[in-house]
Amino acid sequence: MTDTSIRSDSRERTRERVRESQDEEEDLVCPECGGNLVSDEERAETVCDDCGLVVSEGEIDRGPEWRAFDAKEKDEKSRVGAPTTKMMHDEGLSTNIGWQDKDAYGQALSSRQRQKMQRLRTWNERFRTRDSKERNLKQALGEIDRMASALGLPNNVRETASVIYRRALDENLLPGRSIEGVATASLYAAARQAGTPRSLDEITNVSRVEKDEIARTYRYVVRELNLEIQPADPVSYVPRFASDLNLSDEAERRARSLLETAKEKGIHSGKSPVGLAAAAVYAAALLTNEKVTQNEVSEVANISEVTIRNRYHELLEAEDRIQPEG
DNA sequence: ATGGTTTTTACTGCGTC
DNA sequence: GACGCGGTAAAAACCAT
Repeated sequence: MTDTSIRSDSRERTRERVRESQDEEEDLVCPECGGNLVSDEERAETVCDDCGLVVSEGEIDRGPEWRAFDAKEKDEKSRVGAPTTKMMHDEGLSTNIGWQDKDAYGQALSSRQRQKMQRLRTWNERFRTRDSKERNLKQALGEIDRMASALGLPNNVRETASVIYRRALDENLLPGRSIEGVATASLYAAARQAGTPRSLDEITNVSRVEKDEIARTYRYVVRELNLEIQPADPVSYVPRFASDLNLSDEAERRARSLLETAKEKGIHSGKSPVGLAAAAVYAAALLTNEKVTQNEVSEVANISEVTIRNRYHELLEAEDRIQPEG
């Protein structure tokens, strides 16, 4: 390689001269009309100012920007390494540090050197895991996006979910847990935080992970990240149920107020928010004379009819006690 | 693991269309 | 008779301890 590289240096030099003069944009004249040549950097062209002749276009100098006069100098100045390969996730660009404490000639390293190499291995490993985190993140974010659109969740929820996932990743919560599990848990948490909760069942439907695992992972993530997530507000389910059942705005309004008074009376404690919301929607439909069966409500809310019955009695009772005139 | 609470399942009876 | 509704008991699920 020494011969060719030295020989090519002369070419290199002339090319560089040309480039220098072009860069400075001086003393260049159009071969056709003798007008000024202007370089259009945006299009990588050199054009004549007067006649519009394109002297050169798409020119990219692929040579090195430095000159070397012998092989040693070339080695020193060259900053490129081994060819890349698609067979490795990082195209073979990440650093590998051998585990033997030997130098390039097979000699054993001094203890001082050994310690140094050990430290380097440690750090190299840290950077490598950072890389792997990036890949995890990419997959997880794709998964979050998929599930979010399946559930019709807005963008801000997706972003919140991404943030949660990132934090989980940073806190090393991933080992021992599946990416998809944590991604799902993040989305579940984000949806609740954003006030547009989806029930665990709904989440499970679009996730590739079992319900149990989601619940477990969710609890874990919430605990480890100290996420503050209040029990879901029943009211936040109302709009969705109401629209799924084609109820009037009036009914929806009454459902809300029903839940409000229930809240004041402290009826809802330990009861499932979904059940409460479903019961409120059902009760509101009754009050506004809109036909909805318990069965229909139980369908859209994924709650049993029995629960609806129990809850909506309590709701109406609470309402009556505050406003005896119904 | 356990016990207490809530939800679900399954079944029944009643009234209406 | 099918359907909507209410109630009940037992099973299952959930949650904190």
